[in-house]
Amino acid sequence: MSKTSTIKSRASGKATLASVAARAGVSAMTASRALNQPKRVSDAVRARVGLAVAELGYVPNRAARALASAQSNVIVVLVPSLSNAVFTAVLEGIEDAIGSGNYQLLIGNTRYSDAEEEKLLGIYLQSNPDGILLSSLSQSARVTRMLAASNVPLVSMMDLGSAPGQLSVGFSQFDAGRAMTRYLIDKGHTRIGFIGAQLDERTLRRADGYRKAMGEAGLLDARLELMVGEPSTIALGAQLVERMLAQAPDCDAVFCCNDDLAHGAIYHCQRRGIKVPEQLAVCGFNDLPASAWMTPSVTTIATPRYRIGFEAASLLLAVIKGEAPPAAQIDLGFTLMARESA
Amino acid sequence: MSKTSTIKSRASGKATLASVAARAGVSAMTASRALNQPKRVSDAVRARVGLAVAELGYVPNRAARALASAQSNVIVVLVPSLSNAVFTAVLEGIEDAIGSGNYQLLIGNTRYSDAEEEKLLGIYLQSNPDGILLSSLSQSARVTRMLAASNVPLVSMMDLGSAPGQLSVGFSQFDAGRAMTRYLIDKGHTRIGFIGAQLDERTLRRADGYRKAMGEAGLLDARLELMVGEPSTIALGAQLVERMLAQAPDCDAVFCCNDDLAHGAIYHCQRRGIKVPEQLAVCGFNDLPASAWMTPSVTTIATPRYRIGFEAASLLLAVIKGEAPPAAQIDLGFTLMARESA
DNA sequence: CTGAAAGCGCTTACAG
DNA sequence: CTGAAAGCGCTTACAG
Repeated sequence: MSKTSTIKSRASGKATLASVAARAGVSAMTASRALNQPKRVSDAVRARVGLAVAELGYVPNRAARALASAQSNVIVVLVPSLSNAVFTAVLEGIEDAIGSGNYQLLIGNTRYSDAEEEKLLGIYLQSNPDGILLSSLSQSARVTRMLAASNVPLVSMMDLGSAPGQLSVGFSQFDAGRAMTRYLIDKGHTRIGFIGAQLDERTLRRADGYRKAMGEAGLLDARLELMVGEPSTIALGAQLVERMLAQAPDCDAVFCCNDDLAHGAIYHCQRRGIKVPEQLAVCGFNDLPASAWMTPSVTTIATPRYRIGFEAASLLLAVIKGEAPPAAQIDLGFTLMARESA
Repeated sequence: MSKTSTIKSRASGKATLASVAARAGVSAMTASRALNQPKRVSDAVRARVGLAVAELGYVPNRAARALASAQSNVIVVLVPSLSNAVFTAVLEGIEDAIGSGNYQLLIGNTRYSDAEEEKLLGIYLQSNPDGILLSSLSQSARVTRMLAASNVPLVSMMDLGSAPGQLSVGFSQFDAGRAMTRYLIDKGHTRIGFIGAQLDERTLRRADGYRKAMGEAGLLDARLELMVGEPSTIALGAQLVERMLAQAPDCDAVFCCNDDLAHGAIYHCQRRGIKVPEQLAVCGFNDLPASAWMTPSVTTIATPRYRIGFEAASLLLAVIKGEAPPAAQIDLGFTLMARESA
């Protein structure tokens, strides 16, 4: 009754399941059941335990639960950026899919860095996650090894995998890059430049798609490619369109690997007096909100980022529950938004 | 030697500290020391334990550590939005301040909802966080109660608190709202509208600053205010400037409570043939990247969001370590960026 | 529907 | 510099 803490107690002083059980006049394990499997307990017990919880202000200790049950209820999400609206939309989709569950999301911002990804994964794996959501198909050898050793269910987002067992939700970055390039070719452009930044996996595949389409049309020319490792920003887009025009003065269209770059390119053209699309067609990728509103409005590829997050998390949840996934690859497609800029 | 699991073992099968210790030929607590306080252990032991860790692929179990040490190494961050670039910058500042520590960030997106904030906090408190970072000064009564009961160190971000013990890092939203309004008044505008959306704490304080300045100049007029609860978007900005012009046709300047709204307002004016700033001056708040690049470039308030996150996390870390905070309120200020649109 | 006992994998406080 | 024992707060597997 009197929970007198004797000398040198390591107890936290907070209410515990044991104290709740004592107050409700049941055993700890019945109290546990009342909270976690309420239907397996009599109405009276459920009520008394509920009352004790409220009176004591009991907050379950997740660490203890995780340790005893070997289940963390943690899901790890690794994204390469938070300043990119694409990935915050993915995160919102994930949050909505996880929804009302008692899951805890561990969100890691790798900043397009392998070292950072390794560091974050190393820390997060200590929590014994139930599942992992990754924003890429491949990663550093160390990360691959850590992932394999952990044996935690994994779903890749954004692009589509090819390995048989690899679960992925997204769309073909390659096909999208090719589709946009074909669109420009069909519009009569022949000197189509490609501007790529960051040079992450997705950008490289879009570039591959661009090359494929250019090659098929017999228009391929290495001088039309401008690839830099810096992060995409509006300022960089402005800078790169200038460089593109310098290295290929006859360039009549520019395919930017994302909308930030395209916006910067268009703003720059406006200031420079270059008419878009008359003198230079410009298109982007991702369909950020501003693309529909700018003057000229921006031709781009709309990507199902929210749905990618939602479906990837749903798939992961299913796998965690031991259900068979409906398919290893879920292709959510993309939509070419033909607007004024190209 | 042979770790034969007998019938019905609940062990995870993964390497444990005990197995590492056995392999290194030391006790578990010495192995623990070798990992957590390497200097308190002989070189030979440190090397043997390190080797055993590598050979066994040992990953520490965070739940067990948290339970035994009553220290979670978890820091909770609650932001109202992830699609708002302001808060993702705050998060990056926090991440950088937490830096190399073994901390785990629990990022909660409350979506400007009290109910969501309660739900997330309820889940996160189960992890016994070492500290909490909040993006507001006040919250629902339930959240306030949960926070108080938890007794976890807390730092508020974005605005400045007034309560003596309340730790906060940010700038005065009120002063910033007033400063921008005065700027417009000094430019000769007399019919200055205020467009506010979301109506969160910060927007309301900026509106208070606007009213203060308008009142001081004898220009206050309720018909110049347009406040809606919807989330801020470019589309909403376009819509609201139209409504503002309908309800106050003589309006000669519009102060939008953030840049998204201002961008939408400007895009809309361009399409409608309303000259900015000649016919209508438009200004925003936050200085998003596009504001410097658009035509016209956008007059706005630059806010130290990255630094807010960085300093708030640094302050929290200091408090967690038991250090006395240098000051309860850290004012990081703001900068009015006078550009072309107003 | 309910409970006594053991155990999850670590760290603490003490001792030497 | 190193270790034997106890304990953190839960849940599991079994029994009734």
